[in-house]
Amino acid sequence: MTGGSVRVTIDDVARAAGVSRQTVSRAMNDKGDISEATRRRVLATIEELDYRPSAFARGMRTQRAGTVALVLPDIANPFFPAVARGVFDAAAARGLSVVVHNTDADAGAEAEAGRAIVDAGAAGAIGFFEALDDAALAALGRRIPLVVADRPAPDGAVATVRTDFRAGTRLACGHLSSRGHARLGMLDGAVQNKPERRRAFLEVLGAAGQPDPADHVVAGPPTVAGGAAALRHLLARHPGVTGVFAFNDLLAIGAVQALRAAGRRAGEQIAVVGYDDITMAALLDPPLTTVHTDKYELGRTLVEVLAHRLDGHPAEHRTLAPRLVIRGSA
Amino acid sequence: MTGGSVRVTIDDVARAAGVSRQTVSRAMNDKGDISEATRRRVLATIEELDYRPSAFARGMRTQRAGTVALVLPDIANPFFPAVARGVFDAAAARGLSVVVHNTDADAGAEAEAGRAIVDAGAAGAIGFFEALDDAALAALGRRIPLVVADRPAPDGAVATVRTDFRAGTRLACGHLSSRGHARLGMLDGAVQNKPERRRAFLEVLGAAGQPDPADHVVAGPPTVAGGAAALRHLLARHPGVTGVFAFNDLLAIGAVQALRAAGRRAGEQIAVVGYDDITMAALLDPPLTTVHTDKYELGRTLVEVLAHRLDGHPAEHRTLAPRLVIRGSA
DNA sequence: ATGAAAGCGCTAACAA
DNA sequence: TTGTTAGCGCTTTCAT
Repeated sequence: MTGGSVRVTIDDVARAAGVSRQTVSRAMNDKGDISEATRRRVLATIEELDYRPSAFARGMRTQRAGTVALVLPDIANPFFPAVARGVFDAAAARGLSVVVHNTDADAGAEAEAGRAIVDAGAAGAIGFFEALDDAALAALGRRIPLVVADRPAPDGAVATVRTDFRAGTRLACGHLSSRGHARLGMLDGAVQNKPERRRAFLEVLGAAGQPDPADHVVAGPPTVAGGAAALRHLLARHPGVTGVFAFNDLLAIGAVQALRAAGRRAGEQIAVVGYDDITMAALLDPPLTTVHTDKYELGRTLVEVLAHRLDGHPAEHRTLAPRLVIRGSA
Repeated sequence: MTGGSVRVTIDDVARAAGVSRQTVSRAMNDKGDISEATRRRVLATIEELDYRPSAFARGMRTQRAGTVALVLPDIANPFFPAVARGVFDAAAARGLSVVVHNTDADAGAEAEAGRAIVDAGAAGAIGFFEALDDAALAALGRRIPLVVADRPAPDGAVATVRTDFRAGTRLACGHLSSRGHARLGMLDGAVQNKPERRRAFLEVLGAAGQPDPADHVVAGPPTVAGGAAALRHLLARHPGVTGVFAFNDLLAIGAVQALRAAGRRAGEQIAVVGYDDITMAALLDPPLTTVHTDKYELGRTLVEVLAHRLDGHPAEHRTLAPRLVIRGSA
């Protein structure tokens, strides 16, 4: 009780416990070569003095902070908060803090985020990179343990967690076909490095014998406004389309709205299937039929895979299975 | 080009520029006592070697990282991503990284977040604290520059940014009255430390002469499900209520759904006004009449106020004005 | 205007 | 099993 608000250091603990500071370090970091009795005593002293190790000093030695980075294009896009929630919970459970970098899917911002992450000495990074190329991603993966989401691995050292887009797309298109829609169109998000959904769509349509599938894809920004515009373009070009598959729910919602504005109703004259199953999807009228991906689980898994990597395991590659949720719009 | 991936340190720069390392430090930190010529030369060398100062080493000296913390109850609640977006953008513009702590409005989690923030040596913190009491908040504010959102200042050292709930509530209730709704009820969020909306509601109703206003408030968790349940309770207790004001849009949406399930339609038999104007509000059917608060601007302002504090200015207190957005539900 | 010395708090390597 | 020695890269005195 000598007062003052000076920091309690490892030396204070060592002195109070009657050991060297190395022993304190061993006790708190669960290193071996320490007797159980000493360990207990030191831990008790730490508790008593309310000692908190300096993250800076520790980082200086280890070159690794207790922090992981989360890179995403736009936290305001409803898909990402759900994922982020899973990331936060899983990270907190492991005593890791999460630094979020918002990039707007801009290549410069993604690169800058990578630099900031490395400079900050983050223990690892989780990223939804949409603009950076594989070479840049591989380079980042060499400087720091990295897990990329929803994208093929650019490199053996980079782990991945993906949702099975092909399966999801087949689910969506299969459903539309089974409901009797012979002519399908796709509203694609103008998102680089994400060709899977479009490819799967073309594949399914090709197999089903629909003529000229590629001409039935319209790309636009993956937003509500983008979806409305894309739907108008699609129908202007191909008035016979009655089944619409959207890259994500935001686009699908825009499509439903554009239909309503044109006096048509999704689920009746024309069917719309979204992707992601964001919270909003179930609350709309008509509620949106969509491919559900477990976003919270995706976030959790990203952290789990990163944690394995931090523990020295090789890069894993996991895939999450989507499922179709049939509601009113298709 | 001697190779290796060893870190470029301040000494490397000093050597290359032919100066001492404090001169390098002076140059990069814009301290005085350095000739313009030297400064330029050092900066050029820094550029050339792609030198990035170690955050750890710097933090060790200064006890301050280039990181700010953002504490919020639930990133998956649509209000917060919109605010977070403003925080991220404003922080990035100032070269600050943002560490996000999700608390679920739990007192233990909020306290733990505070501890983690201090331990990490964050430069400052921005928080939506819903469970922590004023004493704990004031204590945190003494250890680190702190800005609290949507809550009265617990202490002279703590800055605040708030939306004017009283004004918003008056707007909402005034609108309901002007539409001829004589009997109003409120769906309150069961959120500690947020009595303003309820208080303003009681005040307005008291002034308008409605009997027993307090009995017309039903509290529940601020979610869609909570809103549906609260609405059923409210109408069971007071079947004569025709105007409903909700603590937030999630509650309001739940209320609209409960009405639909009961064969009634918001905006016709009964009016519902929400609060926040989350993205979803405009997309629903009927679209939600709600009190709009500029969430992005709130985030931006929180960072601005924190930045002023970091620059040594006294704690500020700002208020953002809400406005009513009239749509179909009321 | 510049440089030399000191030390922030911790952990890795080695010695005892 | 424990302690000692060194030093991570930076900024802050203080001297020049």
